[in-house]
Amino acid sequence: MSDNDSYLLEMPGHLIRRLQQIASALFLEQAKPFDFTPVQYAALVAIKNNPGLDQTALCNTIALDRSTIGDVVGRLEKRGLISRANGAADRRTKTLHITAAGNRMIRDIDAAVAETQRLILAPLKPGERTAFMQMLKHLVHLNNKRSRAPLRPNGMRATPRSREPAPKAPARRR
Amino acid sequence: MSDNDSYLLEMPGHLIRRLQQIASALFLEQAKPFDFTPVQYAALVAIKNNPGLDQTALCNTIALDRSTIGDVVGRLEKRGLISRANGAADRRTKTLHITAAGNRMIRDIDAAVAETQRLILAPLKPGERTAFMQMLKHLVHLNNKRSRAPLRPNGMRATPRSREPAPKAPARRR
DNA sequence: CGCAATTCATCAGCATACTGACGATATCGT
DNA sequence: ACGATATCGTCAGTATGCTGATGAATTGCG
Repeated sequence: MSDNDSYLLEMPGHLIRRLQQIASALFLEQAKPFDFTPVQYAALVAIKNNPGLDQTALCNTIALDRSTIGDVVGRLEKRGLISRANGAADRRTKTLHITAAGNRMIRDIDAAVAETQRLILAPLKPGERTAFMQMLKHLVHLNNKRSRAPLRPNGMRATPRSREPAPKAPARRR
Repeated sequence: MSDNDSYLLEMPGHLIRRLQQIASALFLEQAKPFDFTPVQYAALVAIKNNPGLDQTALCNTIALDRSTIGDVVGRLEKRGLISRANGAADRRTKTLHITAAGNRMIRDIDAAVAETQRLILAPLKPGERTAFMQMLKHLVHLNNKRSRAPLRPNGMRATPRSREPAPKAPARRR
């Protein structure tokens, strides 16, 4: 490895990619007995917290692309952790509900998830951890709309019930 | 989105996944005219800095799994940015070299890459940026061996030329 | 030298992720 | 009510990224 590489290896983008690799690997390792991924966990918890939400709303909650969520909830459904039903009010949607097995999964995997979060930040001194999390939140929230799947708080429904002049929710015309 | 979601949304693992999404989206946006990805950029720069290295060495340099690098260098080769040749000393290996077109690509895309790095950290105050990068480096380096593709500095070659008692490089026996 | 162990590149399989497009459905403005 | 427009879930295509396995080649050690 050449010394010139240090320029590359210290770029924010590269380090962020590495940290994501590491965080993901730690989760997979801790959650090994449950055969569960970070995204599946996020989706399952969001469905538990928001019973009956549809897939697009789920995407807005955990910041995932709409075209990706289909596979994820498909896997959760196949394992019996959630149920999927056609929306009553809007027949385009699929509404999602957690099952008893899903609730058990969340309860059983809890310790592994907590341990994962601890391990990720373990190399930092306690005081640094808070500062790091603050900056992380700041970076994510302020850069939110940069990604295709920005996190959309409640009011910003893509199909607004209100009369706002077409919220500038990503006009996905390309 | 339920208030209960904030617990999920503030987990280190989740925020790191989001930040990686954002950083990647920013890169793709800035590098749009070049149709280039962060990983392709990292690979190309590493090959430029280390002419003749083989694919596994490249993986160790930019921290990518060996089973992933084949596709990446394949795409670079198809575009004429690098050349791939059978290793002379070790006929199992493929040695990698950058081409004139590859050098042009690195030069042309430089401003877009720099702008990407600037945008990622833009929401932070200047003083915070340094602190964040310090902690980021710290987290990545200390957690390095946690991922399947840990970054391996020069001396730790998987096939050591030296006589060290079998470096504890991840004994990948499963 | 000779053989067990290791490493190289690659493969199939799986999971995440985004772009751009589609038919079905819903909503908005008139 | 009705047409323009937007959204929902999905799909094909592409790219990253990991696990576990394989055949070919190399190395370590006796």
